[in-house]
Amino acid sequence: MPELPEVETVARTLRTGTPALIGQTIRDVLVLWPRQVAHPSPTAFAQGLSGARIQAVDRYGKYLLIGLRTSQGCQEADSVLLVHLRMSGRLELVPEAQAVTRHARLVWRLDGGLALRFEDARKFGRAWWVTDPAVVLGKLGPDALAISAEVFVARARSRRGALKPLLLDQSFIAGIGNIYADESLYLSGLHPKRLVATLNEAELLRLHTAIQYVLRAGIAANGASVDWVYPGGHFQEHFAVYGRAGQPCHRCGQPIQRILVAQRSTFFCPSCQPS
DNA sequence: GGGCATGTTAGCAC
DNA sequence: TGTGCTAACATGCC
Repeated sequence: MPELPEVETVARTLRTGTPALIGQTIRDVLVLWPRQVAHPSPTAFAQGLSGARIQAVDRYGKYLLIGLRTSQGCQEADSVLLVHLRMSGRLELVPEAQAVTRHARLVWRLDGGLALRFEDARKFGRAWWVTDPAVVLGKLGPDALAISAEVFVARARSRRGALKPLLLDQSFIAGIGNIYADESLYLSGLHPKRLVATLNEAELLRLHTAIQYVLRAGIAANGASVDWVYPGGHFQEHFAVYGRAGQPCHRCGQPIQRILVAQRSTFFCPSCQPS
């Protein structure tokens, strides 16, 4: 579930929550699901991160970036821990004694009694330890919350196909998933199957504005909790279309429809979002 | 027990 | 080359 607003909420909690993650030093790393989760390899991951000091917590698209500094003698080196939560990942700072749970996949034990835990029931989540984040983030488009209207319009102009798959394409813009794509399209009055090439500049600008609005509203609500996976947010109380098939549109009263677009559940109002 | 799920990617067809 | 379809990843929930 985690899309940009949920990941931003996690980043914000880790960055400014109590107790603080920034300033902590990683003592060692437990890789509890060695098969796929830790890159470049479980061994390199655990060795490279041990002894590192946490300097910063950031987000790009749906990725969390934890900035690190490693000291070896008088030499200092910067590196980055990247985490993608995929479908069911959770990243939390917990007391070390409670760190290893049934679905814990990675545990960074910190000096001073705390641990950073990556839990992931579905095992789709991934983490990377890299010197250059571009190794992982290189194919992504601009962050959906940072992209300007001008750049958004220019990038859309060079693309074909339907609107919704474009919004979900992380190489076009990074951070939007199924929920915020549907909410953005509703707010801009655009049909999810509308061909990008048929949009005029005013429509593209409206879509850009809607994306910014919906993502910021999601962040203000601490994200959306649509099932057991991501707790704490309440943006689901403000959904206009997502998950509301058969219920009346708040604007016109017509029932919200569910269709498949690019094999994904897609909710829209046939009256407010005409094809 | 079958069908569904929020994300990403490889492989393949057009 | 770009677009999009399918399957795969692995599990839990209803």
